[in-house]
Amino acid sequence: MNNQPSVPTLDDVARSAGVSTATVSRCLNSPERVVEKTRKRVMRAVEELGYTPNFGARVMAAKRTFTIGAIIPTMENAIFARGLQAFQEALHARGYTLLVASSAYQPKIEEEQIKALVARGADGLLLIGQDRDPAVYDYLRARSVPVLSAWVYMAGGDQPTVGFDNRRSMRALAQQVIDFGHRRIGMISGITQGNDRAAERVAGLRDAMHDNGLDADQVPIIETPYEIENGAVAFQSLMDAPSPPSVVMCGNDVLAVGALRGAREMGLSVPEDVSITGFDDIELARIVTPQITTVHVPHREMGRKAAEALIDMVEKRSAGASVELTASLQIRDSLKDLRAKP
Amino acid sequence: MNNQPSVPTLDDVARSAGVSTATVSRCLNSPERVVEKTRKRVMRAVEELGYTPNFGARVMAAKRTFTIGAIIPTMENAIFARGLQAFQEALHARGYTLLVASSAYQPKIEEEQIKALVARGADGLLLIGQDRDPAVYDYLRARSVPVLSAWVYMAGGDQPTVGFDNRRSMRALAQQVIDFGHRRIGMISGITQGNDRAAERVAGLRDAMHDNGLDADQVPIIETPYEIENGAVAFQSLMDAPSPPSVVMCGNDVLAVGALRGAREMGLSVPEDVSITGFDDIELARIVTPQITTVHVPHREMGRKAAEALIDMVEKRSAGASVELTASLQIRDSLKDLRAKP
DNA sequence: GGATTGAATGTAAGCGCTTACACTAAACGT
DNA sequence: ACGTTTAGTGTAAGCGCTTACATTCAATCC
Repeated sequence: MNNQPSVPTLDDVARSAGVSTATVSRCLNSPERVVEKTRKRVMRAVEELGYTPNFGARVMAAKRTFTIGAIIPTMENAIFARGLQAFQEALHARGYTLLVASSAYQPKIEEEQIKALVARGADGLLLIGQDRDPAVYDYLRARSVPVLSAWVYMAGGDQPTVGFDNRRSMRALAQQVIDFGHRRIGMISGITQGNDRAAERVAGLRDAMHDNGLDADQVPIIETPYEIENGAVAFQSLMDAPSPPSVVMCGNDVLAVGALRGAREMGLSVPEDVSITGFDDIELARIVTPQITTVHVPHREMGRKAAEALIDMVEKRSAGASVELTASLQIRDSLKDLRAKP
Repeated sequence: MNNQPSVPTLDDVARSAGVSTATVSRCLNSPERVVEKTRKRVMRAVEELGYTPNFGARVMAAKRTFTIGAIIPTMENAIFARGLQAFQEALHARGYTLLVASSAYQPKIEEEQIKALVARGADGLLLIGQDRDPAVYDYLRARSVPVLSAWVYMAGGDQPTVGFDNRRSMRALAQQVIDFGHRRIGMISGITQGNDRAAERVAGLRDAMHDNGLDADQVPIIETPYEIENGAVAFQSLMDAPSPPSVVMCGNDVLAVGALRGAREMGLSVPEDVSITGFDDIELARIVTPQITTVHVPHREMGRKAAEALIDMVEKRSAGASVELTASLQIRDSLKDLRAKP
């Protein structure tokens, strides 16, 4: 007796329905090409046997998987969660399955994951940001796997992008901060190495300083991985300086929340003693007290548009067009207007 | 001229290295069985051609993928993030790749995702909770795909579990609440339908009421999806009752944070006017003010242990043993001790 | 009524890989 | 010196599916 629970194959279905494997395959993939009577018989056999197509075999024969892969730097905090959820929903609506992997912000791991996903037959890939080893893009091109970069917008590049201009957005926020009368500005940034979003945000702050005739080079900037605790530590070291900043601008909301905690631990109150700003406008920013002034990123819209663009690339084999979204300022309590009368 | 960038295959490598495909395959899968000289030659050819094995073909021929699938209810909030991250790290260390999909708490979608992952050759599956259509387990058994349920611990069941006893944990928390002198208890729970964790937590509260001779049936319980906004709404409707509770126990931290916001909007201060408790001890719980009293779940340990157990099942084809972890109380500011002198 | 057409179905050739088995030649034992 | 072993490699049979092409047969046309 064979107790290996053996999985039914196309052959089994064909035999049980009394047709050829080709007919079964057609029933499943282009039902309109087979006459109703046969189709019903086949479908019944499929039901009875509990048949599910073998994916590997299908991929090998058909070269299409209806699978999209996404690699995000981290799942630990909510930065990418909302956008990814929207991305997934949009894909699902179009009949695609999303597979997610995370890279822990490490290029090496990201490359591994890219290969894993491509090997598994991903029809297209969503990556975060654009700044990576050109060899990666060569690899993808050689296999003609479409890639889309999200969370950034870069018009000129080789790769299509769906996102917003990180630099311009941070510049706008910084302009607002300066308009509010702040001159001593400090920054806590994510690690800029290999992270174009982080780098652009720093550049945006520098731009704004220039625009207002301030010396961008003397802004104290601390780079640290995106984690709350790191934000707290960086904040305290910024505030320990001889002439501490009146505002600490953070590379994202996670760091800003950390900064807020740091302030509390030091007994400083926000925004009375020091202002704090964030970036991304994730839920966190409105949960803490005071609520954090930040740049609102249209996460859901970005996810949705990215899905559309990527499917377009996959199905039409087109080069793909970049989509620019607008990120807007969200002025909340954590930023003090120094010009206002008390 | 052929401008289809054609992907190199095993054959190409074999030809280029002047060996047979079998040798190339062996170089890749069990290098010790090939003499060094040949191996080097082959590896060079692999490098030069930029060869990556075709996954579908490999699966079909070898029936192993070194891929583990996980399906979590949601990526939108951080409930599963930390545990999943640890799970992924542990898998990675053992040479496995993790593929994640989310079900939006919908059994139908979960089933689809399970099929998608199995079809894609997942060697094993991690699911959250245990409460699902038996047909799902039959399907998995028929294909001999090992499944492990996490975030719950149930000794008796058919499936191995790695997690903690949700019911007992909530009972302990409720006991503490009662010991602090609270008698009018309200609860905001997640949707218990199809979510055993949520159901067990409610049961745990009931247990504690019983233990203390209180009437469990008159506890007002509102069920609502795990979202901050829902927590706020539910809280307000609980507090609008003629004799509002002195403590609102929430099914998780997300709802608790929502409740906190609800309180703030109503002008109630926590814990002076009303106490709030959560569950899970995600980062959120310590970020808000006041910090939330909750049940600490050892997420990372759970992820790690789950990875070990699942790999064990996959490799040894064993039935898999359940692992029970301990969840501990985290008493923080959001819970007031009514016995304490002011 | 026979030729033509076209819809429905069948036949069979791969897709790229792994691996049981076959083969070769060098190393060993007696 | 000659069988026997063994390590290294090659041969070829699938794995389960899709699809180009072949076949069948009934409907249609002149």
